[in-house]
Amino acid sequence: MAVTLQKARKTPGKPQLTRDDWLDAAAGEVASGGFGNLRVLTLAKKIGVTRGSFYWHFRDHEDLVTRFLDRWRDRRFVELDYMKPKGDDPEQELHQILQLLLTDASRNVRRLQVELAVRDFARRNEYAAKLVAEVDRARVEQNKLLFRNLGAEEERVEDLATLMYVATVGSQVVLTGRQGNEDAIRRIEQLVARVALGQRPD
Amino acid sequence: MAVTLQKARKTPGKPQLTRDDWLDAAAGEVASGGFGNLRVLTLAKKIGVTRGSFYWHFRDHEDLVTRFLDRWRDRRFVELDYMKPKGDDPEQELHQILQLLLTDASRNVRRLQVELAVRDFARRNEYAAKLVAEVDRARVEQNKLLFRNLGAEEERVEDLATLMYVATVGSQVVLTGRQGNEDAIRRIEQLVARVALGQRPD
DNA sequence: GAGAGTCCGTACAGTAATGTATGTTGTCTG
DNA sequence: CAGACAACATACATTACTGTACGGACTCTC
Repeated sequence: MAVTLQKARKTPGKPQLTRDDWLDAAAGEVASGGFGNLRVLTLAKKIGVTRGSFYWHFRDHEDLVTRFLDRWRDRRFVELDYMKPKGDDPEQELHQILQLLLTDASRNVRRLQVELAVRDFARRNEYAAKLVAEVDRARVEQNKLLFRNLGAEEERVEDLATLMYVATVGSQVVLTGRQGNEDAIRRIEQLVARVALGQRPD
Repeated sequence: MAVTLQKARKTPGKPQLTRDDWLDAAAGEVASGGFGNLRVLTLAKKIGVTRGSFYWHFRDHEDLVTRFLDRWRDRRFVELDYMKPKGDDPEQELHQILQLLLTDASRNVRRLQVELAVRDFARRNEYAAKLVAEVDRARVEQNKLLFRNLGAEEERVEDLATLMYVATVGSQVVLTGRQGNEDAIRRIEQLVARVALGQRPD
């Protein structure tokens, strides 16, 4: 009920910020500068309020980071659930997954930048490392499901799924934000698809 | 001659630091905390001197970063030159390259951490982005040379080389610092080798 | 319409880091 | 042995944050 109250209040006088508004703004900062450059003062300035609002919605800076990471993890999981392969048309689903991981990522720059920032932050933050590991595992599991539907041999499913995942992550890291990446990404996408389908790459 | 003089001075009284000593210490900081947490005060404390020494060897903080990146780029290139495929035994060279990019990387943790930090820093620093792009290009070129020696068709050489590179980078990002990564990396290594050799992955 | 609670502003203390100016010590040179 | 210079220490001014204490406006409820 607190939500509807806030939304009702949003129309008349002052905007009345919510935690998610702060997290959205934080996403912009994380995308451009990473977690190391995430400052509450900068956030407040960009939103147009003082830090007094921040310390109302969050306990401190660490609280902001934790909630940000939690929301990120949750969103990745609903995303995975939404894209869960049903097995009707495995080849179609393969291209869908590859598009989500590659082409879409190269278009939705901010989403990718946040993911890379989280991944980098995970190298020195235990909690972030834990969440990233969860997301990675879930995505590889999704890939395994896909490969089973594609009729791959069970002993190779794990390796194939992992290979496809690291290839897509590597493409995100290396190819994004380069000139002519769109074309390269598309070719990599097709190559991965060929390998995934068990065809020789020629 | 200045070098020999410094080395001669190193034995008796005080150690007498050099720029490379500072850069070595910086590598440790970059590996653990990234470029965002690279502080000259922390560096000085770890070395055991004050910042007075730093501002003698470097103009300012930016100068340190620039020289660090330059040295990183240079070392990657001599590394590439050292591993240049000669074409005698392409399959042997393939495994050598894969070992350099994967197994060695998972062992020499600090070297990998620095590389990932540079790559992350490149997302918000133009100069770093330029150097990383140079290294990436050179490594892909090396892979292309390798695939030509392996007898791959010319139209597929570019894509294969790029795919192998992004797969290895992705492995570094995803699999390093996980439990059971050694085994996973080895299996990925073999899978990439199979795909590279044009065999079906079964 | 009085109080309670929500949301935000203001003011203050404290920390950490940078850059610079200047002092100090040892070492080489003539 | 008297500079000269290289390599570092010290001290100072400045900036950019953070967290907290408190104050004020606005809204809802009874």
